[in-house]
Amino acid sequence: MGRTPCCDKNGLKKGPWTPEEDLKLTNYIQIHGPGNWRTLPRNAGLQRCGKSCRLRWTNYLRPDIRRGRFSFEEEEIIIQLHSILGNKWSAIAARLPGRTDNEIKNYWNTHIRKRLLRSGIDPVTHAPRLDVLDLASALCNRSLLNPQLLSLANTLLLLKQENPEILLQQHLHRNQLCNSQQNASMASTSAASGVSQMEPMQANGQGFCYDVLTNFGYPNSQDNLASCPLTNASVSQPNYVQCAPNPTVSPASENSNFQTIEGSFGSVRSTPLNSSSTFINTRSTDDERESFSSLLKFEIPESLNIDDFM
DNA sequence: AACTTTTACAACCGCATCATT
DNA sequence: AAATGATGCGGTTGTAAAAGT
Repeated sequence: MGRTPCCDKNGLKKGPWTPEEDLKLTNYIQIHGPGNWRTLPRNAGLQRCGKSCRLRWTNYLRPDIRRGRFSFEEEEIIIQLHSILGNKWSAIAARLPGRTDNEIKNYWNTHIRKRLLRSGIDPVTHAPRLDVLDLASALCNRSLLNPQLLSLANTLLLLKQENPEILLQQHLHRNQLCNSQQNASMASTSAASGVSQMEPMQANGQGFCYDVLTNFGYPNSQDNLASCPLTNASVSQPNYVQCAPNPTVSPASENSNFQTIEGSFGSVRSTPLNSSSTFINTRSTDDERESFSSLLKFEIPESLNIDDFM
Protein backbone atom coordinates (compact mmCIF):
# COMPACT_ATOMS: atom_id res chain seq x y z
CA MET A 1 0.00 0.00 0.00
CA GLY A 2 1.16 3.45 -0.70
CA ARG A 3 2.24 5.27 2.32
CA THR A 4 3.04 8.95 2.43
CA PRO A 5 5.59 10.36 4.82
CA CYS A 6 4.13 11.31 8.15
CA CYS A 7 4.89 14.89 7.39
CA ASP A 8 6.59 17.22 5.04
CA LYS A 9 10.16 17.31 6.23
CA ASN A 10 10.87 20.70 4.71
CA GLY A 11 11.55 23.28 7.34
CA LEU A 12 10.87 20.96 10.22
CA LYS A 13 13.30 20.79 13.06
CA LYS A 14 15.11 17.61 14.02
CA GLY A 15 17.40 16.64 16.82
CA PRO A 16 17.23 17.24 20.54
CA TRP A 17 14.25 19.02 21.95
CA THR A 18 14.64 22.33 23.70
CA PRO A 19 12.91 23.11 27.00
CA GLU A 20 10.73 25.60 25.15
CA GLU A 21 9.55 22.94 22.73
CA ASP A 22 8.90 20.56 25.60
CA LEU A 23 6.85 23.21 27.31
CA LYS A 24 4.80 23.89 24.20
CA LEU A 25 4.10 20.24 23.66
CA THR A 26 3.28 19.58 27.28
CA ASN A 27 0.98 22.55 27.54
CA TYR A 28 -0.82 21.63 24.37
CA ILE A 29 -1.35 18.02 25.39
CA GLN A 30 -2.49 19.01 28.86
CA ILE A 31 -5.25 21.02 27.25
CA HIS A 32 -6.15 18.93 24.21
CA GLY A 33 -4.83 15.54 25.13
CA PRO A 34 -2.51 13.34 23.07
CA GLY A 35 -3.44 12.15 19.61
CA ASN A 36 -3.90 13.70 16.19
CA TRP A 37 -0.17 13.79 15.94
CA ARG A 38 -0.17 14.99 12.38
CA THR A 39 -1.93 18.22 13.16
CA LEU A 40 -0.66 18.61 16.69
CA PRO A 41 2.69 20.27 15.93
CA ARG A 42 1.08 22.97 13.81
CA ASN A 43 -1.62 23.61 16.38
CA ALA A 44 0.91 23.66 19.18
CA GLY A 45 3.22 25.98 17.31
CA LEU A 46 6.00 23.45 16.94
CA GLN A 47 8.30 23.09 13.96
CA ARG A 48 8.35 19.34 14.35
CA CYS A 49 6.73 16.42 12.64
CA GLY A 50 3.95 14.61 14.41
CA LYS A 51 5.99 11.52 14.81
CA SER A 52 8.71 13.40 16.60
CA CYS A 53 6.12 14.94 18.93
CA ARG A 54 4.57 11.58 19.67
CA LEU A 55 7.92 10.05 20.50
CA ARG A 56 8.94 12.96 22.66
CA TRP A 57 5.71 12.69 24.58
CA THR A 58 5.56 8.92 24.95
CA ASN A 59 9.22 8.46 25.72
CA TYR A 60 10.04 11.50 27.78
CA LEU A 61 7.36 14.01 28.69
CA ARG A 62 4.52 11.75 29.73
CA PRO A 63 3.83 12.39 33.42
CA ASP A 64 3.55 8.73 34.33
CA ILE A 65 7.03 7.89 33.18
CA ARG A 66 9.18 6.50 35.91
CA ARG A 67 12.65 7.84 35.37
CA GLY A 68 15.85 6.82 37.03
CA ARG A 69 17.82 3.66 37.06
CA PHE A 70 16.23 0.27 36.77
CA SER A 71 15.85 -1.71 39.94
CA PHE A 72 17.16 -5.20 40.14
CA GLU A 73 13.62 -6.49 40.20
CA GLU A 74 12.84 -4.64 36.99
CA GLU A 75 15.95 -6.05 35.42
CA GLU A 76 14.94 -9.55 36.39
CA ILE A 77 11.53 -9.01 34.88
CA ILE A 78 13.03 -7.72 31.68
CA ILE A 79 15.31 -10.71 31.36
CA GLN A 80 12.52 -13.13 32.01
CA LEU A 81 10.13 -11.44 29.62
CA HIS A 82 12.77 -11.15 26.96
CA SER A 83 13.47 -14.85 27.20
CA ILE A 84 9.87 -15.42 26.17
CA LEU A 85 8.89 -12.41 24.13
CA GLY A 86 12.18 -11.68 22.44
CA ASN A 87 12.65 -8.10 21.25
CA LYS A 88 9.02 -7.22 21.78
CA TRP A 89 9.92 -4.14 23.70
CA SER A 90 6.45 -2.69 23.77
CA ALA A 91 5.07 -5.94 25.16
CA ILE A 92 7.77 -5.94 27.81
CA ALA A 93 7.14 -2.28 28.59
CA ALA A 94 3.44 -3.02 29.02
CA ARG A 95 4.35 -5.16 32.02
CA LEU A 96 6.68 -2.60 33.54
CA PRO A 97 4.56 0.37 34.57
CA GLY A 98 6.26 3.69 33.99
CA ARG A 99 8.91 2.34 31.68
CA THR A 100 8.89 2.92 27.95
CA ASP A 101 9.77 0.46 25.26
CA ASN A 102 12.56 2.74 24.14
CA GLU A 103 14.02 2.94 27.62
CA ILE A 104 13.87 -0.81 28.07
CA LYS A 105 15.39 -1.40 24.68
CA ASN A 106 18.24 0.96 25.45
CA TYR A 107 18.80 -0.54 28.84
CA TRP A 108 18.84 -3.99 27.37
CA ASN A 109 21.38 -3.09 24.74
CA THR A 110 23.69 -1.15 27.03
CA HIS A 111 23.49 -3.12 30.26
CA ILE A 112 21.69 -6.41 30.32
CA ARG A 113 22.90 -7.73 27.02
CA LYS A 114 26.51 -7.15 27.93
CA ARG A 115 26.10 -8.64 31.36
CA LEU A 116 24.56 -11.77 29.93
CA LEU A 117 27.35 -12.06 27.40
CA ARG A 118 29.94 -11.70 30.13
CA SER A 119 28.18 -14.44 32.00
CA GLY A 120 28.30 -16.76 29.04
CA ILE A 121 24.59 -16.42 28.32
CA ASP A 122 23.42 -15.79 24.81
CA PRO A 123 21.18 -12.72 25.08
CA VAL A 124 19.10 -13.86 22.14
CA THR A 125 18.39 -17.45 23.12
CA HIS A 126 19.07 -17.02 26.85
CA ALA A 127 20.98 -20.26 26.68
CA PRO A 128 24.62 -20.85 27.56
CA ARG A 129 26.86 -19.84 24.75
CA LEU A 130 28.49 -23.04 23.68
CA ASP A 131 30.97 -21.37 21.35
CA VAL A 132 32.31 -19.17 24.10
CA LEU A 133 32.23 -21.89 26.67
CA ASP A 134 34.05 -24.36 24.49
CA LEU A 135 36.73 -21.86 23.74
CA ALA A 136 36.93 -20.77 27.33
CA SER A 137 37.31 -24.32 28.38
CA ALA A 138 40.06 -24.90 25.86
CA LEU A 139 41.91 -21.77 26.87
CA CYS A 140 41.81 -22.64 30.50
CA ASN A 141 42.90 -26.15 29.75
CA ARG A 142 40.42 -27.47 32.19
CA SER A 143 36.90 -28.61 31.96
CA LEU A 144 34.56 -25.90 33.15
CA LEU A 145 31.45 -27.58 31.95
CA ASN A 146 29.87 -30.83 32.51
CA PRO A 147 30.57 -32.58 29.21
CA GLN A 148 27.21 -34.23 29.41
CA LEU A 149 25.62 -30.82 29.59
CA LEU A 150 27.44 -29.71 26.49
CA SER A 151 26.38 -32.84 24.74
CA LEU A 152 22.80 -32.30 25.80
CA ALA A 153 22.84 -28.69 24.68
CA ASN A 154 24.16 -29.67 21.30
CA THR A 155 21.47 -32.28 21.01
CA LEU A 156 18.84 -29.73 21.89
CA LEU A 157 20.16 -27.31 19.32
CA LEU A 158 19.94 -29.97 16.67
CA LEU A 159 16.48 -30.93 17.82
CA LYS A 160 15.38 -27.35 17.71
CA GLN A 161 16.59 -27.00 14.17
CA GLU A 162 15.30 -30.28 12.89
CA ASN A 163 12.17 -31.04 14.82
CA PRO A 164 10.89 -28.30 17.08
CA GLU A 165 7.65 -30.14 17.81
CA ILE A 166 9.47 -32.54 20.06
CA LEU A 167 10.72 -29.68 22.18
CA LEU A 168 7.29 -28.14 22.32
CA GLN A 169 5.85 -31.31 23.74
CA GLN A 170 8.67 -31.55 26.23
CA HIS A 171 8.18 -27.94 27.16
CA LEU A 172 4.46 -28.25 27.74
CA HIS A 173 4.84 -31.38 29.73
CA ARG A 174 7.59 -29.84 31.74
CA ASN A 175 5.60 -26.73 32.57
CA GLN A 176 2.87 -28.88 34.00
CA LEU A 177 5.37 -30.78 36.09
CA CYS A 178 7.07 -27.60 37.09
CA ASN A 179 3.89 -26.00 38.35
CA SER A 180 3.05 -28.99 40.42
CA GLN A 181 6.57 -29.12 41.81
CA GLN A 182 6.43 -25.48 42.72
CA ASN A 183 3.11 -25.90 44.44
CA ALA A 184 4.43 -28.84 46.36
CA SER A 185 7.57 -26.95 47.25
CA MET A 186 5.62 -23.96 48.46
CA ALA A 187 3.40 -26.14 50.53
CA SER A 188 6.31 -27.89 52.18
CA THR A 189 8.23 -24.67 52.74
CA SER A 190 5.23 -23.04 54.26
CA ALA A 191 4.65 -26.00 56.47
CA ALA A 192 8.23 -26.01 57.66
CA SER A 193 8.80 -22.34 58.30
CA GLY A 194 5.41 -20.80 58.44
CA VAL A 195 6.58 -18.18 55.94
CA SER A 196 7.27 -19.14 52.39
CA GLN A 197 10.23 -17.48 50.74
CA MET A 198 9.01 -18.91 47.51
CA GLU A 199 5.77 -17.09 47.72
CA PRO A 200 6.77 -14.19 45.48
CA MET A 201 7.55 -16.50 42.62
CA GLN A 202 4.26 -18.25 42.78
CA ALA A 203 1.90 -15.68 44.05
CA ASN A 204 -0.44 -16.01 41.14
CA GLY A 205 -0.12 -19.72 40.74
CA GLN A 206 1.40 -19.17 37.35
CA GLY A 207 5.01 -18.91 38.36
CA PHE A 208 7.54 -19.06 35.64
CA CYS A 209 9.54 -22.11 35.06
CA TYR A 210 12.27 -21.57 32.57
CA ASP A 211 15.13 -23.76 31.72
CA VAL A 212 17.49 -24.74 29.02
CA LEU A 213 14.80 -26.66 27.27
CA THR A 214 12.36 -23.79 27.31
CA ASN A 215 14.78 -21.36 25.87
CA PHE A 216 16.31 -23.61 23.36
CA GLY A 217 12.90 -24.42 22.14
CA TYR A 218 10.56 -21.47 22.13
CA PRO A 219 12.09 -18.21 23.17
CA ASN A 220 9.32 -16.25 21.54
CA SER A 221 6.30 -18.02 22.79
CA GLN A 222 3.84 -15.43 23.98
CA ASP A 223 1.05 -17.75 24.91
CA ASN A 224 1.77 -17.86 28.58
CA LEU A 225 1.91 -14.12 28.89
CA ALA A 226 -1.06 -13.03 26.90
CA SER A 227 -3.28 -12.87 29.92
CA CYS A 228 -0.71 -12.82 32.62
CA PRO A 229 0.40 -9.35 33.71
CA LEU A 230 3.54 -9.60 35.69
CA THR A 231 4.42 -8.13 38.97
CA ASN A 232 7.84 -8.06 40.48
CA ALA A 233 6.77 -10.79 42.75
CA SER A 234 5.66 -13.20 40.12
CA VAL A 235 8.93 -13.53 38.33
CA SER A 236 11.56 -16.02 39.19
CA GLN A 237 15.25 -16.00 38.54
CA PRO A 238 16.72 -15.92 35.09
CA ASN A 239 17.44 -19.26 33.60
CA TYR A 240 21.12 -19.33 34.28
CA VAL A 241 22.31 -22.83 33.90
CA GLN A 242 24.45 -23.92 36.72
CA CYS A 243 27.22 -26.20 35.70
CA ALA A 244 28.94 -28.65 37.90
CA PRO A 245 32.27 -27.27 39.12
CA ASN A 246 33.89 -30.54 38.32
CA PRO A 247 33.37 -32.72 35.30
CA THR A 248 31.51 -35.38 37.15
CA VAL A 249 27.77 -35.46 37.06
CA SER A 250 26.33 -34.57 40.40
CA PRO A 251 23.90 -37.12 41.67
CA ALA A 252 20.39 -35.82 41.65
CA SER A 253 20.11 -36.59 45.30
CA GLU A 254 22.81 -34.08 46.11
CA ASN A 255 20.89 -31.28 44.49
CA SER A 256 17.35 -31.95 45.23
CA ASN A 257 16.55 -28.29 44.75
CA PHE A 258 17.40 -28.57 41.11
CA GLN A 259 14.85 -29.82 38.72
CA THR A 260 15.74 -32.41 36.22
CA ILE A 261 14.69 -32.47 32.66
CA GLU A 262 12.58 -35.51 32.66
CA GLY A 263 12.67 -38.41 30.33
CA SER A 264 15.78 -39.13 28.41
CA PHE A 265 17.67 -36.05 29.43
CA GLY A 266 18.90 -37.28 32.75
CA SER A 267 20.35 -35.07 35.41
CA VAL A 268 20.99 -31.76 33.81
CA ARG A 269 20.52 -28.94 36.26
CA SER A 270 18.03 -26.29 35.56
CA THR A 271 16.50 -23.33 37.32
CA PRO A 272 16.87 -23.72 41.03
CA LEU A 273 13.49 -23.64 42.64
CA ASN A 274 14.35 -22.42 46.04
CA SER A 275 17.82 -21.03 45.83
CA SER A 276 18.89 -17.51 46.45
CA SER A 277 16.18 -15.49 44.81
CA THR A 278 15.36 -13.66 47.99
CA PHE A 279 18.97 -12.82 48.55
CA ILE A 280 19.49 -11.75 45.00
CA ASN A 281 16.49 -9.51 44.86
CA THR A 282 17.74 -7.44 47.74
CA ARG A 283 20.73 -6.29 45.75
CA SER A 284 20.74 -3.27 43.57
CA THR A 285 24.08 -1.70 42.81
CA ASP A 286 26.12 -2.45 39.75
CA ASP A 287 28.86 -4.11 41.73
CA GLU A 288 26.35 -6.22 43.47
CA ARG A 289 24.75 -7.14 40.19
CA GLU A 290 28.13 -8.20 38.95
CA SER A 291 28.58 -10.30 42.01
CA PHE A 292 25.31 -11.95 41.13
CA SER A 293 26.80 -12.81 37.79
CA SER A 294 29.73 -14.32 39.60
CA LEU A 295 27.38 -16.75 41.20
CA LEU A 296 27.28 -18.51 37.91
CA LYS A 297 29.25 -21.63 38.02
CA PHE A 298 31.11 -21.00 34.82
CA GLU A 299 33.04 -17.91 33.98
CA ILE A 300 34.55 -16.49 30.86
CA PRO A 301 38.26 -15.90 31.28
CA GLU A 302 39.45 -12.34 31.00
CA SER A 303 41.71 -13.33 28.15
CA LEU A 304 38.71 -14.15 26.04
CA ASN A 305 37.40 -11.18 24.13
CA ILE A 306 33.65 -11.46 24.30
CA ASP A 307 33.29 -8.82 21.61
CA ASP A 308 34.62 -11.28 19.10
CA PHE A 309 31.49 -13.31 19.59
CA MET A 310 28.99 -10.52 19.52
C1' DA B 1 45.29 19.71 29.91
C1' DA B 2 44.26 17.81 25.56
C1' DC B 3 42.85 14.25 22.95
C1' DT B 4 40.66 9.74 22.10
C1' DT B 5 37.58 6.15 23.15
C1' DT B 6 33.61 4.36 25.34
C1' DT B 7 29.11 4.60 27.23
C1' DA B 8 24.36 5.88 27.65
C1' DC B 9 20.32 7.32 25.85
C1' DA B 10 17.37 10.45 23.11
C1' DA B 11 15.79 10.69 18.68
C1' DC B 12 15.18 9.24 13.94
C1' DC B 13 13.85 6.13 10.17
C1' DG B 14 11.42 2.76 7.74
C1' DC B 15 8.18 -0.73 7.93
C1' DA B 16 3.94 -3.01 9.80
C1' DT B 17 -0.57 -2.87 11.29
C1' DC B 18 -4.95 -1.04 12.17
C1' DA B 19 -8.67 2.26 11.14
C1' DT B 20 -11.17 4.95 8.07
C1' DT B 21 -13.00 6.36 3.71
C1' DA C 1 -11.94 -4.51 -1.78
C1' DA C 2 -8.71 -1.08 -2.31
C1' DA C 3 -6.58 3.16 -1.11
C1' DT C 4 -5.12 6.17 2.23
C1' DG C 5 -4.11 7.96 6.77
C1' DA C 6 -2.68 7.43 11.61
C1' DT C 7 -0.20 5.24 14.86
C1' DG C 8 2.91 1.81 16.81
C1' DC C 9 7.07 -0.81 16.79
C1' DG C 10 11.87 -2.17 16.49
C1' DG C 11 16.39 -1.27 14.57
C1' DT C 12 19.70 2.10 14.13
C1' DT C 13 22.08 6.46 14.52
C1' DG C 14 23.79 10.76 16.59
C1' DT C 15 25.69 12.99 20.26
C1' DA C 16 26.75 14.56 24.93
C1' DA C 17 29.01 13.01 28.94
C1' DA C 18 32.22 10.11 31.18
C1' DA C 19 36.30 7.52 31.31
C1' DG C 20 40.75 6.45 29.76
C1' DT C 21 45.36 7.59 27.87
